[in-house]
Amino acid sequence: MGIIRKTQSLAIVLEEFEEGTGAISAIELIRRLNKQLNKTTVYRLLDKLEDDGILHSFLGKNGIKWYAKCNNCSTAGHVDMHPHFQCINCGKVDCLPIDLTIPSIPNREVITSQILIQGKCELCSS
Amino acid sequence: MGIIRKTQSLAIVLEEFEEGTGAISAIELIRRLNKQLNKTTVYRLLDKLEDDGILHSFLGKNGIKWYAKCNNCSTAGHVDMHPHFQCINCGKVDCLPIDLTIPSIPNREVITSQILIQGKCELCSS
DNA sequence: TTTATTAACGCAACTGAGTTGCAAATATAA
DNA sequence: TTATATTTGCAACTCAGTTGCGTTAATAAA
Repeated sequence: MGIIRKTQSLAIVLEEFEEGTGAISAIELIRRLNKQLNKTTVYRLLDKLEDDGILHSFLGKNGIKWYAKCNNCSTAGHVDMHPHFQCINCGKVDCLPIDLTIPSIPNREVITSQILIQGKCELCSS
Repeated sequence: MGIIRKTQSLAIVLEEFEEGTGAISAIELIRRLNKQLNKTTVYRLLDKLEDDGILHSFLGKNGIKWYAKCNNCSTAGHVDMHPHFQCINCGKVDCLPIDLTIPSIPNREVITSQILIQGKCELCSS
């Protein structure tokens, strides 16, 4: 079940994803909006936006959940199987527009994959 | 700081990793050994064994921590940058003896990567 | 072998991300 | 404008993992 009503809370959350290409962790979003929205509301909206193919989620370092805008997803399924890059210095996370093909594996049926690359981003490596 | 003393607890934990090639999640290990060891002890031993290059850890579905035996690691660093496979049906996790090379990424310094492939294992796909 | 030292252990209490139940608020339909 | 049902806020909860501290036990010293 995805988004049904266009609420004020929805607009506030969506606005955070409007600008920039980076991902935002759920806790960071909750911290940013803590004056305006309850954390439960934020978690629920993120869930729904993922259901609707507007955002996709993945796990960063320490199993923290991150969200970013989708490019070609639908409610039928997330096709954004791209890798994510997390800077070990500043913690920033980005989606990498790279197609990293997973080879077929003997005796196993590959369905999806999560690739988290860690290193230093442009600002932190110079 | 790694293992210094050869304790009874250490032997119990190591025994669990002796047979089989699969990985074990920290919580599963704690559940298995709950009559013999305290969960804090298990977590601390796993930490130390990872420091010593005997085990390596990674995050599975839901950000749960898994551990498996290392092949060529040392205290200097974990070289086991292989992908891991988790069965979405039975939950079992294995290390894949595959070298999945991460391409270099413009403007970023790649240090490490975590690849979790999800699908159906041999038993669950038939 | 006995004693001293200190790493390792068990316990309880804590942390922090994420979840749930329910009453109140509010977006949409009638 | 009223009815309805979704959405929200709150508080309390769950669960993996951590921390502090007093006790136990492995190793070193005597």
